[in-house]
Amino acid sequence: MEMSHSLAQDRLEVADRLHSASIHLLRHARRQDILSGQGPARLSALSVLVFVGPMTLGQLAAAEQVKPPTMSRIVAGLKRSGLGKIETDPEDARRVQIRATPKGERLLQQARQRRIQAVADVLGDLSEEQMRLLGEAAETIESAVRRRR
Amino acid sequence: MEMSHSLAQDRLEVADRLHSASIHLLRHARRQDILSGQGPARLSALSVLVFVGPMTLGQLAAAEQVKPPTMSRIVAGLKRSGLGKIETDPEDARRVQIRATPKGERLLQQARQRRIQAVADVLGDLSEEQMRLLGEAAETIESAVRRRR
DNA sequence: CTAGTTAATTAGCATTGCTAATGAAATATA
DNA sequence: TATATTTCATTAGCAATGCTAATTAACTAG
Repeated sequence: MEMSHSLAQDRLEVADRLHSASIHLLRHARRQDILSGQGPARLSALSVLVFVGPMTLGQLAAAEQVKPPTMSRIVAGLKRSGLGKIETDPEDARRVQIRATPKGERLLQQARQRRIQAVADVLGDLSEEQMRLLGEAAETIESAVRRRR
Repeated sequence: MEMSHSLAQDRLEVADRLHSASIHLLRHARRQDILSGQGPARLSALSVLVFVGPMTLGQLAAAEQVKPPTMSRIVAGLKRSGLGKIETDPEDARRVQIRATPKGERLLQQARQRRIQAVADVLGDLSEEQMRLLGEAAETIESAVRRRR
């Protein structure tokens, strides 16, 4: 019997390794973003707009976990770059609806493909079996995160 | 036979899911960092100093993938907070050796534990079998990243 | 010894985070 | 209805973090 490790300890060890692996993996992905000419906050907000759809500034701020004044400026930047569009809500004139422009969609998809290709490159020489393992792991992580949201 | 997916396509799909899962996982971890009272760049630089050891400003900048002027300011911040110490290199007076102070080590270890605990919390209700899977996945990712560095 | 190279810093810009204060619109209440 | 409160977004101002260009200091080569 293994007595030197408690179950809780094992969980912390796995959490530690997964935390570290995620950081190192994303470091490669993030490097590609320079090519888009946009900062990380704008790309991330644009990603929400593209994959979730148009929403108010407050909703976008909540989705990105930043305060409204911060998102107000990020959105202003997206508009300045022609990547986002601001429309007033006819239901409630206080609200503003933010949406990605076609240009914004194109830019985001390109940035996204560069990121994913970078991750794929890192995983380049792994076996089929290892790729299956990683695919399952990704699913497991996503479902765990969804439960905690 | 499955004809609609090439192997390369499968790899991109796994890369995509892993990329997404990593982002969502780290989002939980990152939220804990506010409690340390330090910004992300300082915490990350401090982490290198603690886990790799003292090094010159240029080496630290390279490790963190930022330019020297940026690291110069981050180190100034660490010093101001009493988390880092700057010593001149007796071999070469142009160089400065940066090291974490005991206070810096303590702060980093606390921040790190909070992060890892947050990840562990997300993984809280996974089975033993799933945890084993994630542990293996983390190892696989780390070894792949190491080969590309 | 002078010229070139290297290491770090300073100066100045843009982005991105915050809080506090303000403005504008909707909602609740007297 | 009129006023008070609440809600949504923006503005102003601060700090941190990224960059490039220019500077300073120190080492190295010729």
